[in-house]
Amino acid sequence: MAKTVEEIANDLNLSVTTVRLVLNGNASKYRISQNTQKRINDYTAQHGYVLNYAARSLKLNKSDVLGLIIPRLSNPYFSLLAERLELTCREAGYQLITCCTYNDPQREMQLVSSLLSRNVDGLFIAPASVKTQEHHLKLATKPVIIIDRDFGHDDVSVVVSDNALAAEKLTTEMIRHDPSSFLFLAGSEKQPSISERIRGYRNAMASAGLKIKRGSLYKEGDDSTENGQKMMAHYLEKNDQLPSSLMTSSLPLLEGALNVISERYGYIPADLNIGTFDTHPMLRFLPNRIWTARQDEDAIVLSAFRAMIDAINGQSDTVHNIVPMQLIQYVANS
Amino acid sequence: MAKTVEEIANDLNLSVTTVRLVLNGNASKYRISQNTQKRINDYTAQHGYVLNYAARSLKLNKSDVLGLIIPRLSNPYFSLLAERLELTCREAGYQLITCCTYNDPQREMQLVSSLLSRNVDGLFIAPASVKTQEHHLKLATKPVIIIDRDFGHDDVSVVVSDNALAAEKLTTEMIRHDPSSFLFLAGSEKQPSISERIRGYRNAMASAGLKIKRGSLYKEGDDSTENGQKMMAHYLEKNDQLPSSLMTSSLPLLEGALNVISERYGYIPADLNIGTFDTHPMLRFLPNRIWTARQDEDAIVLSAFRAMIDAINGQSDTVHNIVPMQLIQYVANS
DNA sequence: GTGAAAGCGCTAACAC
DNA sequence: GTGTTAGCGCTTTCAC
Repeated sequence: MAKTVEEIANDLNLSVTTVRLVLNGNASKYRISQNTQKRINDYTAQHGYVLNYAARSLKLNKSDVLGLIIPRLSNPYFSLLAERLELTCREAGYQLITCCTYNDPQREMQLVSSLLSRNVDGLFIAPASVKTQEHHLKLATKPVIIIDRDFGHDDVSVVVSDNALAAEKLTTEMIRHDPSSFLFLAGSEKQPSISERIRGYRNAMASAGLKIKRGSLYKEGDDSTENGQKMMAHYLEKNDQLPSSLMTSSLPLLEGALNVISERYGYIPADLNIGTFDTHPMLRFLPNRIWTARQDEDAIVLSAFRAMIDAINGQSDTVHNIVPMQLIQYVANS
Repeated sequence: MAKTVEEIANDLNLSVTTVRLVLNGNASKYRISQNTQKRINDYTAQHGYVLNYAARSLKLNKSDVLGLIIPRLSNPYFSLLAERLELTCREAGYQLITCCTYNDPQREMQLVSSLLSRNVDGLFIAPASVKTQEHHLKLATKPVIIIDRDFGHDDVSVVVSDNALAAEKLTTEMIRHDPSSFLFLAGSEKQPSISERIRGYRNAMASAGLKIKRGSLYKEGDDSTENGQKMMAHYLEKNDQLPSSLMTSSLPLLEGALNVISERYGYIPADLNIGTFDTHPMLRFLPNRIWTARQDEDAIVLSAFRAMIDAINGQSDTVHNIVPMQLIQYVANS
């Protein structure tokens, strides 16, 4: 089935050059005769021809493949991001390969090596730590664009959301609605977008003249459902009742927290105010008042992809792009 | 940076064979001298070596890459499936490339060609229609495993859930709880897993001696949020009130329907019984009584992957695997 | 308008 | 224990 250029040339008594010229659409440019063109087209119509990218890639030392390395696809923010990025890449003739680290630095490094040896033309990475990021930058012979978390290196291109500002606005809105008691469950501060969100939270509380009570700000572990469960369970051990406002630094953490709450109470108390980041279609169906700071996936994808293309083309001034988030409120007027 | 085997061999005054033997861990097998091994290992430790997969793939006519073609990643069922499949593939030494069709048959066919020319060793596909499936099978020179939808060809391996049975059980449970009025929003019957679900629904209604009222069973369009909105809006135009039980054939349809309901009423009436397929962590937090027939992603992935490996190894008896679903109920005891 | 040939980096078969 | 070599399918340069 899969004929090669040479086979076609032999079968048709032509040279590979001639065949390639028409296969690549340069027939008219090099004035290949109509007859020859027709013979070739007829042949491929009948026998089919698929370009062998391995050979092309070997010769040209580029693969038209880009890699995306993220924590998990089951985080709706990342699955949306992956979807959009794949589309954008495809439209520009690139194939995207998406891989998940499951928050495992070891796996993250393996993935980078693996994709590199697969000859990707560039990598988008949401790195687990400064250390892994440095590892990647040292290893990579191709452009790397860091997304989602800014570890403050300026020798690499970074695209992130304006986490601190968004967190501040989010918190301010929630305080305005009900300042009585807050609980903020966050992942580890070592993850810069988290620490930024915590910073924004602190700013807002300070501006409002509110103290952050002991045991009302958790910042440990990763961005997983399990960790959300753990932190919420711990809070409920120490406290008799729920806070009036619950904030989480990510959707998985919120899921975990709500898991524990709904198990404890049998349902989610509708008067619990909820604040979080990113969104999922289901979120707005909760009876609660919900604020969420939504990252602009489209803008992030666009910015990151442009940075990538520029880097591939050698305009490798590193880019530091901070994309504004949007504050959304869901209210059920029951 | 990226040294080739030949460069290493030259620099060390060895032959490529010798270098390869130790690089591939066959040193002891061929009794390469300790000294030579050390020299090579030291060299690569210092200069690094990354296998060039393009060259390997060209030579061996295999890439250790598998392709997954699905409608969308933003459907939580598929993002979970993709996550699991990627893990399984990686553990077996395969790289997975996941692509989305956005329910566009044209794009689906392009994707197949594109992945084929990237020399994937096999394809997992959830095809849009019989036609596209036939197209793929004709084109593909590598194994194809069909997932999620069974168009009834027995010359291809298929792994699907037991949609009809699960739908029947689901409906029966919902009838038992409240038989008063049903609305079932489904995608197009041309999609076999949907038609199976409708069949199960019909069976259950018949067994319970219930008639399916005119305008209470929608089966048109695709499996998208937008389509769910459209169908629900249409229903509310024709009917003054909500049904007592709402079923949808997929999560995106449910999201769409709930969108319309929450816009119309300002909230989701808690006494609306909901039945659907697949699940999302957020689902259980709705105040409603919810039944869902959950597909067993792990079992599906395992079965599909095994079928793939068998096919790659030439044991190409086609497999027809039907994986049982699990019925889950979420109840808020408010 | 068309053709010939080198070479990308790897593997496998065969030498010695 | 180690070395030589052909060739996978493509692109590019040069030739006629």
